[in-house]
Amino acid sequence: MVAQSKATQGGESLLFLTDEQLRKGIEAMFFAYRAFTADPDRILENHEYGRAHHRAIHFINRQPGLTVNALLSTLGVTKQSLNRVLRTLVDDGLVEARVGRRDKRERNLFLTEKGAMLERELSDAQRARMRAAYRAAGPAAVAGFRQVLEAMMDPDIRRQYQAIKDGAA
Amino acid sequence: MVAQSKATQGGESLLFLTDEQLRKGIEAMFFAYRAFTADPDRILENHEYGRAHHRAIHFINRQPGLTVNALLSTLGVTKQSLNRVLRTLVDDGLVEARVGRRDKRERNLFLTEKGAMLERELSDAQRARMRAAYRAAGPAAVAGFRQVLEAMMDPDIRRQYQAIKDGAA
DNA sequence: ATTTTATGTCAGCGATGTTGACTTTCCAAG
DNA sequence: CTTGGAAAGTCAACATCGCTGACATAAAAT
Repeated sequence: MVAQSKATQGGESLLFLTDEQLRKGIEAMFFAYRAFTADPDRILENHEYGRAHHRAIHFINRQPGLTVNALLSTLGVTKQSLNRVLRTLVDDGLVEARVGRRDKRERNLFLTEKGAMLERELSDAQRARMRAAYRAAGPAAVAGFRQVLEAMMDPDIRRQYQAIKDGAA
Repeated sequence: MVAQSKATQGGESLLFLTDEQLRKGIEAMFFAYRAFTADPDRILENHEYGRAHHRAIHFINRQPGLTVNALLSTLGVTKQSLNRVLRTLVDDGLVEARVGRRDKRERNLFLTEKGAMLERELSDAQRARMRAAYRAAGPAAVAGFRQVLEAMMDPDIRRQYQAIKDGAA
């Protein structure tokens, strides 16, 4: 039996890798991720959209003008799967797909005003929860949180994640 | 609502709550969770099971003898949804559902030897990634990681999560 | 001129979530 | 003892969102 709750500071750098500690981390990821998606999910219900629509909207908002292929590889789904989602968003007037200037095969994706409104509604809810968690845990905990999450990612994805700098507004 | 511009700066304890910082945290959750589930998902493919089976197996292993109702509320799904998964696990001989001793309406769930084998295979893979991330980030980061995740959970779930003590083998 | 790339689309399948309705079993309270 | 309700199981229908495979079109690249 390992006592840990409040005592993971200091120098016990050998204790924290027990299977029980790892199990706690695994369950923390499960429960926290469910909470993390709960608020947007509630909003999306009213709009007849799902989590996949949210993800597409998020990344189009982050990088306006990105191509379908780029979005595809960021989301890690097939083009058929993304296309189903993207089509409804375009049809409903939330996303605009402009033919590429240089390469006319490409489609550059942008949020319309309507799309940007939904994006704000979704990310406001998600940020509110994240902000509350950050405040409750404090700056040092936040740094550790990000470090562990980054270390958990696959290397290619981590590079993609880090490529978009923090101030990239 | 909108950006907490740098006007609200005063010390570095306020800086970390900009919308950009929060967005990074949100994306870190998304990418890390995908990595987190990737290894078990690969294993499950070979067994014709899905992520839902993994979750059921995990929690039955953690609390042998727990009832269907308890598992239901831990997983946060409907009994119909869980039942479909549970039935295949029982039929395939991975899970045993014993009639409750005190209350015969209840079913106490246990992993069989075969079920325990799959559980080990799955959790070994997941723990390996978690262990690597913990090692890379260091003990202080791990503490912060857990703190933020716990703060993100809904209060009821957090209590449920914390109720199972670290040494609960 | 041919090949490759980017995108879109159709069809079908599988896992996993949902609601609603109904049954059986059995504990517990009137 | 009877009755109400809790625990569990089941059937049907549906939605989202992954997947594969096949095929079409346009445009860039060779």
